[in-house]
Order: sequence, then C-alpha cells, then structure tokens
Amino acid sequence: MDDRKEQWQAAERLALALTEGGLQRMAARTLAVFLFTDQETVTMGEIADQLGVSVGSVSGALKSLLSVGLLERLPAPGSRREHYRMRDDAWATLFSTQNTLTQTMLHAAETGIKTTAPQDPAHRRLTQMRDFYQFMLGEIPTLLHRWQQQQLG
Amino acid sequence: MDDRKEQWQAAERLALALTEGGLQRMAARTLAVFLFTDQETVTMGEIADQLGVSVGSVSGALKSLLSVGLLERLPAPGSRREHYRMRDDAWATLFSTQNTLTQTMLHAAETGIKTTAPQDPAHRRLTQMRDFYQFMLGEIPTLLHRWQQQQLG
DNA sequence: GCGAACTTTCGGAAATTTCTGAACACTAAT
DNA sequence: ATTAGTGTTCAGAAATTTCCGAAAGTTCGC
Repeated sequence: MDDRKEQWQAAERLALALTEGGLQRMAARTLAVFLFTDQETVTMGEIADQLGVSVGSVSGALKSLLSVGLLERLPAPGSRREHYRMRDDAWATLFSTQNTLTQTMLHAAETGIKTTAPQDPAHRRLTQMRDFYQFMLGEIPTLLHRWQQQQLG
Repeated sequence: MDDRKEQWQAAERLALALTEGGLQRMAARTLAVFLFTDQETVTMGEIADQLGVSVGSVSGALKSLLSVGLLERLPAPGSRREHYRMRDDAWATLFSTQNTLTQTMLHAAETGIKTTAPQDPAHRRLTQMRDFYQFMLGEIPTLLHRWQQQQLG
C-alpha cells in the first residue's frame, strides 16, 4: 500500500479536526506536518514545501503556534535555518487554552448576574451558567494533573 | 444606573465568548438573548427585534441551536408563534460537543499510527497524541456525572 | 378551502478571514 | 563590506463565512 499518500490524507484530516478545535487553518495544517514528519525537527521551508504554500503563510502559522506553546524553536548550531519541533506537553497545552475560555464565560455570567434582580428568570439562568463554569474551572487542573501522573507511570 | 443597557452589553460580550467557543456568530447572539431575557420563553420575532436582525437570520440560528440540543421548542397552546427556551442541561450539552471533537482527534491519531513504522518518530508522536485523547475521552463523562451529582445536592 | 400570521429557504451582497507575493530585514560566511 | 540564504511583514487578492430580504411554504382559525 502507499503509506505516503495515506499519511498525507490522515494529516489533512487531522488538520481539519484541529481547525474545528479552534486553531486557524494554516496553523492546523502546520501542526499536522509536525506530527507526521519522520524527522525529529523541521524547518520553515520544509513545511512550505510539504504543504505547497508560501513561506509567508508558514511564518504566520509558526508565530501563532509558538505563542501558544505548542512548538519550540531549537538551537540551530551551524545552520542558518531555524529548526522547530512539537513540545512534549503540546496536547495538554492545547487543552488548557480552554481554561481561559472558561474563565471568560464565567466572568460574563457574573457580570450578567449583577444586572438582574434575584427573582428574575434571567438571574436563575445566569446563576446556573456561572455554577457550571465554576465547577469546570475547578476540575480542569485536576484532570491535567491526573494525566501527568499517568504519564510518569 | 441603566441596567437595561448594561445587560445588553453583557449579553453581547457573552455572545462573543460563545463565538470563540465554537458557535456561529448569530447562534451565539441568539443564545445570549435566551440567557438575558426576563421572560420564560421567547419567540423568533422577539429575538429578531431584540438583536435588530432579520427573522431569516434568526431562523437559521434557532435551527442550529435546536439541532445541538441547547434549546427546545415548547408546545404553543393558543398561539401561532413558536415558543423556545434554553434547556436545563444546555451547558453540559455545550461542553459535551467536545466529546465528538475528541473522538475525531483520537481517530485521526489512530489512523496515522497505522501508517507509520514503530521506530519512526512520527509513530511516537502520534502515540502520545492518541494516549492523551483516550485519557480525555474517558474522563469527560466522569466529569459530567460529577456535575450532575452536585446539581442534585 | 381561504386568508392571515408566522416560519423556512435560498440567491446574492457584504463583511470577514485567509493566503499570497514581493519588499524589506536579519544573519552568517567570505 | 558584500553577498547569499533565510525570516518577517504587509497590502491586496481570493476564498469563505455571514447576513439580509424576498419568495415560497406551513399552520391555524374562520
């Protein structure tokens, strides 16, 4: 079978899923290259070749992936090209970005609660919302901690 | 103070957060109306008025919100208008949609693993990815169950 | 059945996002 | 200092998403 072709398809499918998860399209495709490459590290030019896009697009994608901590830039001894690779805790990091979203939701609920009278139906609904996100905000760190424990064992 | 205006602002901010969480823009704004209204139920026309948009836009938004189970259509005795309201488990439902995303990621990882040799770096990376999402897939139902338990108490 | 009230659908316009290509900036070796 | 290789930025093009408005569809009461 043609493993290369299958890999390419699997990588593009993965990129689509990552996009639904909130990453921008080019960032998602770039991350997929990192996952499926058989090299330990890759350079910007290699990514652009692999995806068939301009280096400008890749530059922007790398910038955003670095800023959220999914990738790291490696010391590049004796080479003019920058080398990048996925960080070990990339998946946990990706998941953690939901934390900030949860906080935003929580804050929005609390703001709304302040503007409503206790007997108002909106007050009840917003309180339910606040309680849920407060619960989640407390649980997510526990979850990640449990994952890290399992990783060690 | 002008609570009405504050509420409107809080509602629009909430809608923005919901958008980042994956909802489409109009669906997010519509859901915000449901949260902040002082009525138990609302109709399509009321939503369109409140948001200052066309009923056509609201129709599409309601359709998507109904399909993912965030809203429910109520029996409308003696009225020609359809009445809608948020479902009690709306937040848990919204959170659960991540489950399907997690499954997609898991499946993508497994597909990739099949096309790589065990000693390949890609094999190691994809295995890490699979393990993480497998862990999450197992934990999320537990989390929601714990939330429901806490709701009862 | 017929008309009125309401809802859904859909083509196209508007707005937004995404990508490119080229100019500019930086680095390293000569 | 110059040059070649590489990285970044940004204005505009292309693609996609989002929204409106009008026409068609549905349901209810008469």
